[in-house]
Amino acid sequence: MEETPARLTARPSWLLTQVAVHAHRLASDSFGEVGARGYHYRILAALDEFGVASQAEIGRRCSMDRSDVVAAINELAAQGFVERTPDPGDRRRNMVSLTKAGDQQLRRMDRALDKVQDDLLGPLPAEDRQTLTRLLTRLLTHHQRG
Amino acid sequence: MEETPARLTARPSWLLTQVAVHAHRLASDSFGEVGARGYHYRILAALDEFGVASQAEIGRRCSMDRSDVVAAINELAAQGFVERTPDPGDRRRNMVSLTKAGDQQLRRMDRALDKVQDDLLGPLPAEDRQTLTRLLTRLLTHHQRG
DNA sequence: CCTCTTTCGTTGGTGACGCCAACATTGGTA
DNA sequence: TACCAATGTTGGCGTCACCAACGAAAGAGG
Repeated sequence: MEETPARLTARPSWLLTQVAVHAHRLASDSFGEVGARGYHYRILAALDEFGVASQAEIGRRCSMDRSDVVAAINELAAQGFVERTPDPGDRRRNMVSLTKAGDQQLRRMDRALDKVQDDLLGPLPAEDRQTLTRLLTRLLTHHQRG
Repeated sequence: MEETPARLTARPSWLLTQVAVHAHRLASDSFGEVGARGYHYRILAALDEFGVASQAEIGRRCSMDRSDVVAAINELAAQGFVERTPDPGDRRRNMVSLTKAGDQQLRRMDRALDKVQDDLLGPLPAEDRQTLTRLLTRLLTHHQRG
């Protein structure tokens, strides 16, 4: 690998986006092995943690656009991992629920993702991992408001 | 904003990719104001720091695919920011060089990017910024080999 | 010298994500 | 009742990362 311009390596935005590229590739490869993508994991995770929800709620919780939620849920429903039921109390909404198969798929992806964290954080000792997590969490919560 | 699944917020890969989304948006918006994209900045930076180079070299230095270098240099050349000259010593290669206008464009993007860093790191004190940079650098160099 | 492999530029795709505009349906509100 | 807001859906776009294939040219090994 040839030398990278210092203008890039000196900037946090570059480091962040480039490390994110590796993180995304690792996660993407793992998800691919079970025929899924990142969007699918987000939705399954939200359903498991908060229970039945409308598509709009899911989108807000997972930082996804409404239209992307539609597509991802179409795919999840086609695989039998979620079910779409019209909400009797509000006929605009769909109530999306997790199926048993969906729960199993979520667990598979959980295991895959745990390995990804180790690959991603590779050389970092536990203390540094904690520090990194803390700093990133602070940044993320900051940017989710302003 | 509704609550995000703990399965996501607890994982470094999620934090990293999500913060990277914000970083990318900030940079992308700034670059857009001068009619450019991230790929353009990478190339201009490499040319400024290492001088004339072939497209393949540029790609390796900036972590870009050869085909993406072609497209980006087409655009930069159309705007007069770089020049493509056949290499007399190796007729497969193009020698890409930075023009005066390209140098000015690079400086514009530099200033824009500096503001981005501040927006991105917002709430972090200088010490934490340094720590974050150090940790991310370690991760990036690690993943650029294995 | 003649193969075989490698590199280079180029073309033409693909996929994941993030995002936006528009529309009809339905709820809530003034 | 009239107006505004939210929902699901369709269709599209931009950025970035990546891949396969090709011809031209260079390099390596016989």
